[in-house]
Amino acid sequence: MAQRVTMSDVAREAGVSLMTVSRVVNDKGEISHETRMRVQEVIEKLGYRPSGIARSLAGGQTYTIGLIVPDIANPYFSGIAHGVTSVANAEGFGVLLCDCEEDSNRELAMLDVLEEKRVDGVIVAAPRTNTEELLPVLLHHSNVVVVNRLFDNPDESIARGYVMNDDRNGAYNIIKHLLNRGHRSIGFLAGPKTSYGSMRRLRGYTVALEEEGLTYDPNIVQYCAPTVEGGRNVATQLVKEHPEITALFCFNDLIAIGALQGCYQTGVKVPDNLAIFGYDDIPMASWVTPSLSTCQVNFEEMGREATRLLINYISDCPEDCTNIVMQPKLIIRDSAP
Amino acid sequence: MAQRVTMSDVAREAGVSLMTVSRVVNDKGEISHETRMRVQEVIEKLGYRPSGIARSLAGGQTYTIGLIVPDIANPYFSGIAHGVTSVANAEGFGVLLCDCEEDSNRELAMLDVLEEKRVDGVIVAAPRTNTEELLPVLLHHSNVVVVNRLFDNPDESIARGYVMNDDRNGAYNIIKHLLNRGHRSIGFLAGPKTSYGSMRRLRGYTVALEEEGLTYDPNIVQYCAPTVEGGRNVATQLVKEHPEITALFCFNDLIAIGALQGCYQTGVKVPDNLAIFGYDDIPMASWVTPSLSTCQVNFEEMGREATRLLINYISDCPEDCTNIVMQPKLIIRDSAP
DNA sequence: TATATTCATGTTAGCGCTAACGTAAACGCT
DNA sequence: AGCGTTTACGTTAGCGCTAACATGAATATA
Repeated sequence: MAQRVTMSDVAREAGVSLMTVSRVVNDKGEISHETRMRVQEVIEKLGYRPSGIARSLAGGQTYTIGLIVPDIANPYFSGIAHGVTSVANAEGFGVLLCDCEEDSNRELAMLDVLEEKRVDGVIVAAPRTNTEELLPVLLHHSNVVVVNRLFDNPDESIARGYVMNDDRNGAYNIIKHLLNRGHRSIGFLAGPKTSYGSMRRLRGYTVALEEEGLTYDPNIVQYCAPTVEGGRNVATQLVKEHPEITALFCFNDLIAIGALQGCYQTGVKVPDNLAIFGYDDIPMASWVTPSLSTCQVNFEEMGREATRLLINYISDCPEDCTNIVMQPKLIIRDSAP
Repeated sequence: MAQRVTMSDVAREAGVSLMTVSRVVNDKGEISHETRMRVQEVIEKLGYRPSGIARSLAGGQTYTIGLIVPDIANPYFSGIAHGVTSVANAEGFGVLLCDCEEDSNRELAMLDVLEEKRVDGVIVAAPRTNTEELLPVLLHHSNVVVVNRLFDNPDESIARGYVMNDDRNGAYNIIKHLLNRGHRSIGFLAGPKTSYGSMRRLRGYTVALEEEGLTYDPNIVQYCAPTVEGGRNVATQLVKEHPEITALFCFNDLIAIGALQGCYQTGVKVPDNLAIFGYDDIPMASWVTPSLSTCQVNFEEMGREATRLLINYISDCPEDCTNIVMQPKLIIRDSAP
């Protein structure tokens, strides 16, 4: 890789002008077959690789999008990232990955970095930052798609598009299913209290109960860390304090798996004594014993949809903001038949 | 974001030259306190953001590294990615994520894309492509660090650095542990036959057996898909055909979990009838019942080490190629006490 | 035959920044 | 005073590419 070969090197060697080489490289404009061949030969011979940097500076587009996630090691976000890269690469875009390590300050900092890098657009997955701080920074970018986060003030055109999972409906369907199976006291391990997803699930939970004529009992709704440990601790306690509970709806599969463990340790039989429902359908859900009933969220597809939306905005610049709401799917396994 | 503010806009507004603004922005060279203040004020006022693109073109560095992984949704690689972004961002570098979807052609294509984007360096995690095809493309990049893959021909300076997990030693320690516990017939579910990691584990397996004076029996070594399903199917069959086996060493935790399931279904008691060892220590390993004995590979740390190495190369350009070998740690849980 | 129209190329002027060198004023030293 | 030295800037020439317009030859049209 001695010295970089530039377009002028190729032009000189092929005895044509710079623009002719540019036209061959970009397959643009009219060029005689002969010239094209000759230029292509020289390109091969010299091992010329166009500079995306120079191209971006001259053309005003970087063909790069930014992806901001709270934690790439978290399977939810690596699923989204998988979908994002898949569509982006297919459309000729690169993906700059920003892992914020669950730190709201880094979300803002990364948005800044992406602006300096002049990405063509940004996908923000489940941003933790509050609206007031996030809004002004987000406005620096003209193409933004937000995944799994809605803002308090929907009037403001914060982003060009939103991709959401219909958590409310997912929760609603789970509770409906449990009610149909005769359960009358359904506990809810609600995950982090500040989570928007938790609020949406709670809504579905209460609506389903109300439709059945049951009153919502806040005592059997417990917030907890969205982890196996969180689920194990809180589940055991909740079930002990409220023996009337016959079913448990968990904020996510990890909590549900923790609950499963807690039941195993305390001798509560699942699903006979207690039915357990998770949420998300992570791969593990089908591997635990008993296998976990849950609600399938297609993270990869969310990433794909978000990217399609974003690239649409980048290319066509339509004015209207789009909302994509994805319906989760009930997966009935052994833990809550 | 009406129209982008450029450095000249700032210069004009502040009544100084372009270079003075540049010096303020980069905090370089000598500038009077007064001028710096004035320029900074104008920058604030106009909302000027330097263009990384122009900077890269003029400066010859992009402050971006490429990360190539076979599948970002795979927890091994999202762990590595987490480590990579963590160090890279801290050092002021962006990370261009390339997910090859386990396709060797895409590995080559992505390497090409990264060259066009003029990244300062590339981290290649467990490339699937064979040496002959990979080598020439890799040579286009002057700064390459390879994670978890060694090449047949170590003479060639394929990469600047390597970060490896000592799978051989990990396997060796596992087998030693099982031998010490009195096991004399230890099956090996070896994962994909083409995997370099599998070969390394096999080496450790055979060496440990030989040291104990036992002969290596190829009949109890079975290759299989590195998945739960793969483990379940092959484990059940192997144990049925070879009742003398009292312990099973699995290529990775997923296979081990599959084996665990197979045993549960066929009534084989773990660890009483059969001890099972996994590899990697994915989070799930501690959540299954019985919890899985395994070998801890610190993927995040591997990503961090690789990035430190790469950024060293980018900044200081030392001549010598470095090998970092990371020692895995035996984790004894219930499946093989 | 004169003129419009295509086709295949060349020319020019940047994109927004930095490296490298140039310069004028202020300062210090003998 | 005369000299070098420092300080604080300014100027120039690109980095490698593309958009936009210019040009000249070949072909089609009137």
